[in-house]
Amino acid sequence: MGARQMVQNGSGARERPQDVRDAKVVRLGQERRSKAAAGADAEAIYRRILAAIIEHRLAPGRKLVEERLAAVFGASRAMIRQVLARLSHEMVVTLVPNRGAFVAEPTVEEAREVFEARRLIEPALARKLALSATPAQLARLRELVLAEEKARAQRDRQQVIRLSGEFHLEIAEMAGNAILARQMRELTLLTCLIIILYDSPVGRACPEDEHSRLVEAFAKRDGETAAALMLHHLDHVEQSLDISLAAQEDDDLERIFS
Amino acid sequence: MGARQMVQNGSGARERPQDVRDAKVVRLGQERRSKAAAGADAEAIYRRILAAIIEHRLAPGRKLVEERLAAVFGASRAMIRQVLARLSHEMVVTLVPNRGAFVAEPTVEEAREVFEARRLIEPALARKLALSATPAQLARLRELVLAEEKARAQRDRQQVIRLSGEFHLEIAEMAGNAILARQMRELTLLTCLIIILYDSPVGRACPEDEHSRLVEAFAKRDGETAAALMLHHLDHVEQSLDISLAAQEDDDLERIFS
DNA sequence: ATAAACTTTTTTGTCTACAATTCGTTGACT
DNA sequence: AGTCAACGAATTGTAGACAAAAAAGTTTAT
Repeated sequence: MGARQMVQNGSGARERPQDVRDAKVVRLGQERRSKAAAGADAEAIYRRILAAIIEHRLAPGRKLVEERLAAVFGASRAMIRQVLARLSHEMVVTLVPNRGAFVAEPTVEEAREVFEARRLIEPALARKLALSATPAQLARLRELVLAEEKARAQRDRQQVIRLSGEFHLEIAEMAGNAILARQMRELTLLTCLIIILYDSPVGRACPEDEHSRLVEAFAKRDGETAAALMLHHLDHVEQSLDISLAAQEDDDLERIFS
Repeated sequence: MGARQMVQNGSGARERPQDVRDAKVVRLGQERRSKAAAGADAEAIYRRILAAIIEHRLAPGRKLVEERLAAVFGASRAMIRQVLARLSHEMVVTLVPNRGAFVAEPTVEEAREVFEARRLIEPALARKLALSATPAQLARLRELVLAEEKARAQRDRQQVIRLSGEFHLEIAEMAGNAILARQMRELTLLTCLIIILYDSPVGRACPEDEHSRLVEAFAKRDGETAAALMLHHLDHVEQSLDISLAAQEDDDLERIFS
């Protein structure tokens, strides 16, 4: 792993004449944004845009104008461009030549494919984690489940979606395969968009206590049960969406008149 | 990825007055410069660098100096930068801040992870394709197998590796799940690098006629056999590598002195 | 009044110049 | 002689300027 994990950030505090004020902020990177428009490095901007998409403050289809974003974040357009390119590689943003960047709108077909992929991968990860989960990891998962239940109790749908995604992603990362975790990250991000787009009834996403039952299976070292629960859970989530009969929206126009 | 294929569709249904006039202007931008070195657009440069890596003309660990590449391709550094960013997202190139871009050197750990991922995904794809393969698809696969056998007969190891990767990727694309195909693309590219790095005996990669037996299973619509063959095949390939006991090279330094 | 042609404005794409960083080398000091 | 610091060459990182394209708005002719 040597070189790979240093890819991010680096480039500590650099001071440009007019930016002396936020030079200190840069170092922290993580979640720091004291001023309205302070975070000047790519990683921070990336995270903030991604968070806005996941939390549905930027709706699917929304156009992302480079200069506007640059102004908001106090960054150059070049940097925004870099971030948008990364988001588009992760399929969270769609880049259309000469037109710009848009928050992705996964089609129903893509939605099916995402769930098919997850059904292949996640039960296996659950089985694996069940055999290796440490108490600390279990605690972390329980914490996430708790936060999710709390958000659900408060009818905070966006937080439920976000936390649910985080739960699945955390499992993937704990399972000890960085490559698969990376792919699961893409899939959970896409799933967030899919749920936003296609989940009509309120708060049905990732229903009831399936997450906590999964954690119990981990605690009991019961790999098979964990895998089975995960599979069922994914089916459940997929079936709770309006995909089966769903409207295709825009694309239909072309299919209808042919 | 998504960018290319959406150039047309999107809002194509709506008619804009100027469309006809602009359409021909757009075309000009494409092939402005047709000199010898003229890739000139990002896609072409991307493909050429990727091909060079897959065919081992650029060895793992090789540094990719931006200005040098810009000169070679008659492009600007900015464009090279764009391409390198894309390659790094695909994990074929490692980007180290302030140091530059290097052809990726997957670790043994990553190699194991890649094969674990493939074992989850590819048997399922094989099973699926067996039930849906058209004659044309089978013909295409046989063609690839033939080309590979020919390359093997000529002891052209690089072509064998490349064609073998293409075979697996073609299966993934035929299986009809674009998301999984995309992920398999990454995994096969990484596998190419892994084989280059860790395959000591000559031409052992993707051994014998396993590919052609797989195609036969497809032809017989025998999903279970196809899945089983694929799984066996992957194990076979992995075990033919020097991974099990392999030297860890550079990374060891950090682990050894800790 | 409508629709095409022209103009203006907004937005994206690309290039070039400059600032910052790294790494190798030289030179001074102990 | 050996160590360390400072310089210098090579390379990457970033911003800002300019050109090309799309979108919006305006005029003109039928």
